[in-house]
Amino acid sequence: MEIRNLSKIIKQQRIMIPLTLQELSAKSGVSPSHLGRIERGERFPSAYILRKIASPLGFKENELFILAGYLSTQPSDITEADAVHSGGILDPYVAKVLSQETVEMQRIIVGILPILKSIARSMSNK
Amino acid sequence: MEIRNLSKIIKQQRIMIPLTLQELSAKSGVSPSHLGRIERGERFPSAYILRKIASPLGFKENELFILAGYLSTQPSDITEADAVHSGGILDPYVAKVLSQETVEMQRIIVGILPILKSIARSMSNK
DNA sequence: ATTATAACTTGCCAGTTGTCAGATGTCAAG
DNA sequence: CTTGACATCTGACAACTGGCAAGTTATAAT
Repeated sequence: MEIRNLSKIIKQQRIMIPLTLQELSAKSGVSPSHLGRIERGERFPSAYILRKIASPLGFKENELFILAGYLSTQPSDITEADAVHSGGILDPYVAKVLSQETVEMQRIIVGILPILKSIARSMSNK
Repeated sequence: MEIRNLSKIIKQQRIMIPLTLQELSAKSGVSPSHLGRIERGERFPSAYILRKIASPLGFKENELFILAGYLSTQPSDITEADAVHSGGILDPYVAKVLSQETVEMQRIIVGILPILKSIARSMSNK
């Protein structure tokens, strides 16, 4: 039901600006024929296409993604602060040291946790 | 260059949790074979798929979208926590996992870092 | 009316995605 | 060594996306 709307909203917005399909095509780099099909619901725009047409139509990227059902209505960012609220405390010193590493490295380090726990389990089970 | 990373990050995260392809498949509703191909870079995940696997992997939705290049970098503001750690970001998932451990355990985990680096150095000095 | 031109539509096809079913690899138990 | 059970990979296929080129339908101007 949101999806039917998407095509209408895109068309409405284009007409209102106003732009022709060719003009929108020129600004977005998406072929006019494809844009036309999207507007009349014959094709569903991929994320790639949505990203291209968002700005020329005056949308924020997120808005179109939500309308398309690619993102849920609330971004619901889990920030570090939120994480702390939902669980225990994150030691500031620990946070500082870790934040100086790449995210990849951070994950590797944290990945050691389940390993340690698994070892602990097998030791106590004996 | 971000795109090569995506497959690696997804695999890393799955292994780290840890989950098998089948388990992730069960939680996300994406076929195991497809997940496997995504992880080894043979297929590129659509937005539809990213949305499905984000939560089971502990990612916020837009995080994966950004990594996939479907969204440009955060339009939203920088968190105060990030500002404090002048320099790097602390991955939210990492923060969440760590904050559920005791501070003592957090410090132990971070303490492993210099050890690993020392080992890595001696390996590259070959 | 008749061209001319701009706007949109349709036919077709190459390239991808995601699924199912079956093959392959792996490892512990008998 | 063989069996059974997992986990992962491969082959084949239907469905879909998006572009190009040719077709149709307005809209204007003479």
